[in-house]
Amino acid sequence: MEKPTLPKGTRDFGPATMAKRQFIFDNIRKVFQAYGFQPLETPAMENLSTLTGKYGEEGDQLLFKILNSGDFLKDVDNQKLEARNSKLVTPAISEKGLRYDLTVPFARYVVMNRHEIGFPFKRYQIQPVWRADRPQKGRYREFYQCDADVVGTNSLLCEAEIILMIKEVFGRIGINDYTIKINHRGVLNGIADVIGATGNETPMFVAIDKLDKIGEEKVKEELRTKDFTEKSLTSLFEILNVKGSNRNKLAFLFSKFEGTRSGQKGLHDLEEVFELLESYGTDDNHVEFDIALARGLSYYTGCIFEVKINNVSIGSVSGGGRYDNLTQAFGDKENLSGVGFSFGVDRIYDAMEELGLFPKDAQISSKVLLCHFDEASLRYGLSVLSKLRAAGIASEIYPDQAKLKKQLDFANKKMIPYTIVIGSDEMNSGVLPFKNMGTGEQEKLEIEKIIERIRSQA
RNA sequence: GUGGAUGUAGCUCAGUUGGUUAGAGCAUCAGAUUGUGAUUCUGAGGGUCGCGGGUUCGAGUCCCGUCUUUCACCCCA
Repeated sequence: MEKPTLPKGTRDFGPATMAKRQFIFDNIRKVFQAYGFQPLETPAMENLSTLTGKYGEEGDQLLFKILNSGDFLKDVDNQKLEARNSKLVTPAISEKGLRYDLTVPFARYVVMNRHEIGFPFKRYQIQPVWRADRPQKGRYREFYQCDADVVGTNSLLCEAEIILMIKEVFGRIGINDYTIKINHRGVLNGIADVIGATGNETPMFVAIDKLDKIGEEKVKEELRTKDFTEKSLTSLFEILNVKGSNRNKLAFLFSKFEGTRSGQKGLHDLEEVFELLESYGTDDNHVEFDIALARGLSYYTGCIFEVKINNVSIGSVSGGGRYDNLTQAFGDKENLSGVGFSFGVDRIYDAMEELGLFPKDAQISSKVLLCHFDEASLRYGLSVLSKLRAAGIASEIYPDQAKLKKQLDFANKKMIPYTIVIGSDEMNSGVLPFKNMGTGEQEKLEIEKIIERIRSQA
């Protein structure tokens, strides 16, 4: 008999892990709802036609494809089969795939349900996504995203509120040392214009995004192989090396971007986002205008975000941005603008674990375990159990006849904080030994008193 | 997709230039203790050394393949 294993890059989550994960999920959900977002769920699988072409060529390769049902090879063209080229055969044998993110299924949903959606439409979605990637630290093949998107408005309030929500979620779960990086596609295009790299943007974006990781020299090296001139590299780094406050960077770039329309647009957007934050009564703490931030899916057109937790070896834990043309990909005639972002719970979990930020009492368990000596005391215990549960106190009774030691060990293992041992004395008197497993103290009380005691501590 | 590391008890890991019956801690179970655990003591169970092949008188140890996990690159939450 072979030992069972899990598919590469997937994990089980036991009770201890789930308690911590739910702590994160609960807080994200509360914040999303507090900002007026409504829940949405979409199927794990989508038609491949909805998924392909939305994430670039790399993304298409990372899609998990689902084999058609039935005798899926029967009608496949012989020539295609003999060519032994999977790209030719795939469309014939697979028409469904697992979702790669939540944004594209959301756009599909919006296009399909336009008649009943009121705009601007704000939805949140917390579901797993799948990527056929090679797993490594902080990277899984199945992981959860928590998306909040607004579609149908160009207002930069949305961008500002994204920053507010990130701050609020991190505040709630106890992460204090983090950076929200913000940039704008227009700024990136502006840079390309100014240094004379128009039409050659993509290699530039890919290279400068790695700046803080590999350094200036390596970025230059990479760009030289892409035929960037020394002159363009000099003016590029004149821009990228601007230091100082967000305001200073904006002012510097305004002077640089006088001739570029998209650059000016980007700067004005960013400026307004910072001003809005002030009107909300907050500041740009944790927020950094990062001119080199170029990461993000190909469909972003406006502001782009990325959040990093400082001093951990985990990549970004959240990202997002504005996309103007997403619904057009599904044949939408109108130009619906959307903006959204996503928390990566699995990475947030890894980071919090690394930093030791989880509260100790995150375990989900019963408050009370009832112990007993025989059939009669077990029966008596059931009535006590019902009273505890009716009072809203999570509780359970040891289901088998067992030595008291075993029953108390069980309580310890499950981190149940209180026990009540029931025997013939207790059945006669109705006075029960209420024991605190942490301190070892025990008090003889009637059940009503015990309930009061537990409630007063919760 | 490219390159490196890894795999020994349920868990974390020892295991010498290849040499007899593969060890420890933790965990589990039983007892010391007929109604009070988490600290103590005693004992017990638990392994096709990832899988397949090869070299050798002999392989946990060396070689090849394969799978797993993991790290980096590409890309990304």
